[in-house]
Amino acid sequence: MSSSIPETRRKILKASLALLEASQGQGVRMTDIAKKAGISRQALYLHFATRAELLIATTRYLDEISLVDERLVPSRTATAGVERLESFIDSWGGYIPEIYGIARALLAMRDTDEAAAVAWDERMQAVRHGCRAAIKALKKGGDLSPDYSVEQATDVLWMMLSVRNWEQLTVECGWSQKKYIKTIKRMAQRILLVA
Amino acid sequence: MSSSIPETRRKILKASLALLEASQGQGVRMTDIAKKAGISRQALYLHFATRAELLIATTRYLDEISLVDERLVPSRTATAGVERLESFIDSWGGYIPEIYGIARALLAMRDTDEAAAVAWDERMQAVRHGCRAAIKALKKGGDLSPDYSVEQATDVLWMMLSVRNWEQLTVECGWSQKKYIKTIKRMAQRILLVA
DNA sequence: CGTTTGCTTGACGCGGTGTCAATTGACAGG
DNA sequence: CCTGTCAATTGACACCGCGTCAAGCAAACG
Repeated sequence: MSSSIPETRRKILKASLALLEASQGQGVRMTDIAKKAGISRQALYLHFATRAELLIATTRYLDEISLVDERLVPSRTATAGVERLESFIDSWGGYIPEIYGIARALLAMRDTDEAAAVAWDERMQAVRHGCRAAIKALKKGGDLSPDYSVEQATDVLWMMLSVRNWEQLTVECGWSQKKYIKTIKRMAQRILLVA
Repeated sequence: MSSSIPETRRKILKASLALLEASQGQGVRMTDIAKKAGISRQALYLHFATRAELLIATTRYLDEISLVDERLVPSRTATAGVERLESFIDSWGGYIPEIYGIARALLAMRDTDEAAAVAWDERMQAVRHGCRAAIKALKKGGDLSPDYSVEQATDVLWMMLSVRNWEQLTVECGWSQKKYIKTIKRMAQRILLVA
């Protein structure tokens, strides 16, 4: 599978991913990645023009090996709106811890690197679309609170499910992943569902 | 008032604050601050050992001139729990746009500089204490949902009121400040109040 | 056999932070 | 008036991390 990625490039991505996960995305330099991949620092630049480009490629690589799309299937095939909302929160919420390292690195570059900002925003827009679909399903089933338009409800759900919020609750407040999922689900329901 | 701060130091803080606000905390270098303050870059280091230290001092300076404490008085003197919650959201939520520039700069340093991380965390703990007090007032009035312990409810409210969430809703989703406040209030009530 | 391809080594430039040394100018006190 | 001292200045420099460049080397391929 996907042997289309040349050997060395693959090694680099693997090393990059490993380091970003291990260090939670902090202080990973080009030098470190090269060392871990077992090649010279300069060889990195034969495959990726800039650090930002490498980070972006790393996220795509992670997507590929962790099969994001497949994970969202249950959410898309869920019948009832409320069920679908829960399923979406399960899928995305469960995915966050896996992408956290690379997400943080990308997020940090967002301030300084245009390409990184675009890459991050694209990914977040994808999540937003998921939120939107879930909200629309709610609305269709008559479950969406009349307090919100679809757009507004989407923004709210999107905010709830942000990586930063996951970070705050789990990393800073020490919540378990289970507690995080459970509470976010309850919050989403209380906020979004018709009374 | 507070003429205790020496002349030059004051000029530096003022310049720093102005630049951070103007640029939303992005790409403000020591050189820029020095130029704006009308002194040499090196003179900056006569007053602040590091960039992090200067940023931290700038936040304290901002606190001082914007009278944070006074603003929280209505929240503390509010009688009913629900009223107090609303008042707290008004105060803190209204303060965020003013600190946003410096907050972003500090938040960016958080990843690399220990002192900046501590400074930021201290400030956020202060907000958390405010959340906690509001939650306790709710509980006392019997308005807090039985779904949450005081700690858990505090974490939730704290998350809702994070600078990152404000950023996402206003800057990224384009919400007005008014809409932000209104929606956060409604969300907080639906989540936290007894059904 | 040569050429191309992928990688290596080593050096260098750039931007930004932080440091150091020598100098200047003002102001205060004996 | 001389002498300190203090705040600020100028100019040079080191460090770190990213990105670039040139030359060389070794294996693969026609």
